[in-house]
Amino acid sequence: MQERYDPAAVERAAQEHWERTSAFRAAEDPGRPKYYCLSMFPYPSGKLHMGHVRNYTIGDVLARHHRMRGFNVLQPMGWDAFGLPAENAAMAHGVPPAKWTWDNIAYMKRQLKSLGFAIDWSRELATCSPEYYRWNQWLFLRMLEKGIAYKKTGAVNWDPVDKTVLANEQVIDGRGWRTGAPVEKREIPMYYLAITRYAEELLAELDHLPGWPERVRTMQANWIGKSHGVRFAFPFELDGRQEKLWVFTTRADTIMGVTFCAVAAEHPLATRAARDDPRLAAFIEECKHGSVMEADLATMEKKGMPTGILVRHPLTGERIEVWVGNYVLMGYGEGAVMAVPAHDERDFHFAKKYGLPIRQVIDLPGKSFSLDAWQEWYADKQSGRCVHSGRYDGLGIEEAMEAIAADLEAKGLGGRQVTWRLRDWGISRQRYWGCPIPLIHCETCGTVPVPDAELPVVLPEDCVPDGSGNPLARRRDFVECRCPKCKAPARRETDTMDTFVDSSWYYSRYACADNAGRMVDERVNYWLPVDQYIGGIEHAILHLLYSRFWTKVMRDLGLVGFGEPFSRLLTQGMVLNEVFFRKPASGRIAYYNPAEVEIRRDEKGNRIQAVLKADGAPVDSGGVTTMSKSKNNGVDPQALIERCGADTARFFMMFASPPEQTLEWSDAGVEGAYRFLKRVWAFAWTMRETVASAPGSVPLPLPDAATATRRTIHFNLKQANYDFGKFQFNTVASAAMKMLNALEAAPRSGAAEAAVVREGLSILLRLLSPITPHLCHALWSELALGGELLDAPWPEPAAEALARERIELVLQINGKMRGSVQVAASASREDIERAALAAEAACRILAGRTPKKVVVVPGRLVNIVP
RNA sequence: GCCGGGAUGGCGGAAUUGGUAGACGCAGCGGACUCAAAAUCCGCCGGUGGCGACACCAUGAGGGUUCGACUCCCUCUCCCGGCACCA
Repeated sequence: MQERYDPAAVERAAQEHWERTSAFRAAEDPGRPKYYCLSMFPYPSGKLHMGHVRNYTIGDVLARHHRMRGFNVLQPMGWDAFGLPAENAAMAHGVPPAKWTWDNIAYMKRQLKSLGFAIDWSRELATCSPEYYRWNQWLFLRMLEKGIAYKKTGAVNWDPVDKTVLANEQVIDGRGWRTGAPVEKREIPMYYLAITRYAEELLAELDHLPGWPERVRTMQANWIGKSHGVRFAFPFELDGRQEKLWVFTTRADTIMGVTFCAVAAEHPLATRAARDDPRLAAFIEECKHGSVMEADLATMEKKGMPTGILVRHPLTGERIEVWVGNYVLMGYGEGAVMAVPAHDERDFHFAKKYGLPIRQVIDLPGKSFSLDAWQEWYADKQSGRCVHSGRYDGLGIEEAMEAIAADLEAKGLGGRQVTWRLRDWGISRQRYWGCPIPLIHCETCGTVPVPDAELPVVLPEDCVPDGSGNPLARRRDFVECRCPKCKAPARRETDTMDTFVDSSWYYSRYACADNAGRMVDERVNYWLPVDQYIGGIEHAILHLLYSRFWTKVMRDLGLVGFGEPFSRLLTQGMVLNEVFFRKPASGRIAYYNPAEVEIRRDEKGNRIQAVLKADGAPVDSGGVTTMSKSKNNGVDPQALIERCGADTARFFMMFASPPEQTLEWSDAGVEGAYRFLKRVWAFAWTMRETVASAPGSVPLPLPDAATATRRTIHFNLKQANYDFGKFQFNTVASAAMKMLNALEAAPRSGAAEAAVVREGLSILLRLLSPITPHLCHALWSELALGGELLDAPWPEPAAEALARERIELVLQINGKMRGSVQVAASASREDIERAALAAEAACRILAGRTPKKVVVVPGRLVNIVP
């Protein structure tokens, strides 16, 4: 054994040992409970970032912990390898996305290996390999057969200069990121997956996922957005025909307050009206500017223009004017809305802006309605009553909705309906670096699926995108093909799939990644569902919802025997860092990495200013945000690993904050982690002979000092085991530190004392081993504490070590801490009360008065209320 | 704008879920060792007042419930995540 802690040597040796013994190779074993521990696979962006280190360390801690608790653990890893950054890299450096991606994978795999994660690498997969994505294509064709996949138009961001579709992140302030041209909305044909068919189940099953964080379930439920309302029509006559304008509302009780209707710019009624009205046509054109992002639509100025078309109110027959509104979405609901300015905030402001009538139809006792300003209660859905509503006057919200829905139904103009906020999943991307959609367009046969036998449709790997559309469309060897039906020359579809398709089922493929003949085989039902899924909170909705949907489709196709893919979910917070920048009067804003910036403080440690180390001049702070390339606020874990080792990086990541919380980076704390590991090593070195000669079990009874040491060890172990259950690894790390503090201070001369130290070290190393496996592996074997640490039994606190005869209770007087009282552990309520009233502080403060009340909390405190 | 979450010393965070606020660590200060420095070790470390015992203030801000509130309720401020083509 070496005296000095040398992380590089320790880690190399441990990793070689695990490699040699195939320690993390997982196999099905019906005799043991299985534990499938999965961290979200990374996008191979180039190198690991701190978020990855955090994510995979959390997963590894859980995997190793469960292994020691006797579970058959599977922890696989792969690559979410398709996506936009590869195309951006291609544009910047002229490298084909395939080469860039595979190079990144090779580098990041080395980095992951150096962190010593207990991963079964034999199951590795990359979504950009044809062996993987052929099953995307295969399942897409099954969905097409079942009508779950279908074609319709959808809106995209269009850059009119580059003549290309832009991703939302490529639209900056409504302009294309490369051209600066104002972005337009375009309707293009796309393929959709009917996730809305599963809306009811996706919502209902959320209640049966107790292992999911409440906040994620709430977010998903709100996203799915089930609402009960009424779909009804405003009849009208146009061009000599009887027509109906359909709308949906959740506030049918306010229907008597409708003063106008609004339709989307793409609505047929708008198109018809614009035919005779050039100003309206121009307005509709204007509505097409801007991005398709909901956040933009929600915050933009609400604008509108009348169409001149009048429709009839379905209940009163009153004439209602139809407007075109830029805030009405064609793809959502009917593309038309009724407007009740008195009871909808958006309609209220719109009506005020354009001088449209506002008619109050709901009243709340004690409130007075005024046209001057919007008040929150106008939209109240609880306790209002109908007014100015004819025969509905006096009805409550629910009664009014019931009556109105019935009347609409009687007239054949509508009725109750359930709607969903959730929209079908558009999977077409006009991009190169993705999974090809396996379809062929034939002039005579139409759109024809590629036959299963011809799968996969392989993506050529040598294209280099240049920002002007999809290079696949220019590849004649890809596009030109024959129609599978009539054998005539035909064109291959060049759109690729959304990368969320790739990540919607990779976790199932890990169970049987070696099966070239089937998407999944029977092993999937051994390993899945995933027992513990770990990933960033930013995936709380989309990725997790799509995966749940995809799983249900696979279940309905008989491919898997489960409907929910992830039994338990841990959503880690993001890793943030401060952003520093300078904005010159002219020219581009410059970002400086926090490593280049020095924080100046006063003698109390309060921050005065931030300066650039290079020139000593101040820089501005842009707050803290997620680490990103564009803001240059990332911290490279590689440097940390090289300087202090993987165990220090892992320990610090776990110690810095609980997993679910956002983590603000600070490199100051790293030193403390490194120092602690060095102390563990040094202590083990000092104790190597003591441990070797110590008895294998602790002789009882122990001398007092040794009893106290042992109690500290077991008490902290109990606390740590409780914290493990809460995924609170920062306090597990604290408990380990407290154990070491106790052991260093412990007596070690006699045989009993040596046995306590030996037991303490054995507990400490096992407790710490999921977090710092290399260090613990080395010390466990050096001290010969028994077999392979990986499979050592997880320690449990001993009842006799925790027991104590006397305990200390907090003494409060009127809720304020005023000292403590010592009582026997078995003391009764009366004993405690007597002891408390006899305490010096109690006598002094009470000064002879009789207390009103004495509150005793067993094992904790006693509160005297004077 | 809408949905979800967060705020505790100079800093990261703890508080057994309504019961000692600040565990553990970082930074800082003082000391030991050293020719010196680094490393290491020991001590102090929320604020105000007091020689001191101690008292008062303090968990983003304001109110409330309770013997007792970081924890529960109401109002507000700021920050973070998501908003369907970033992953």
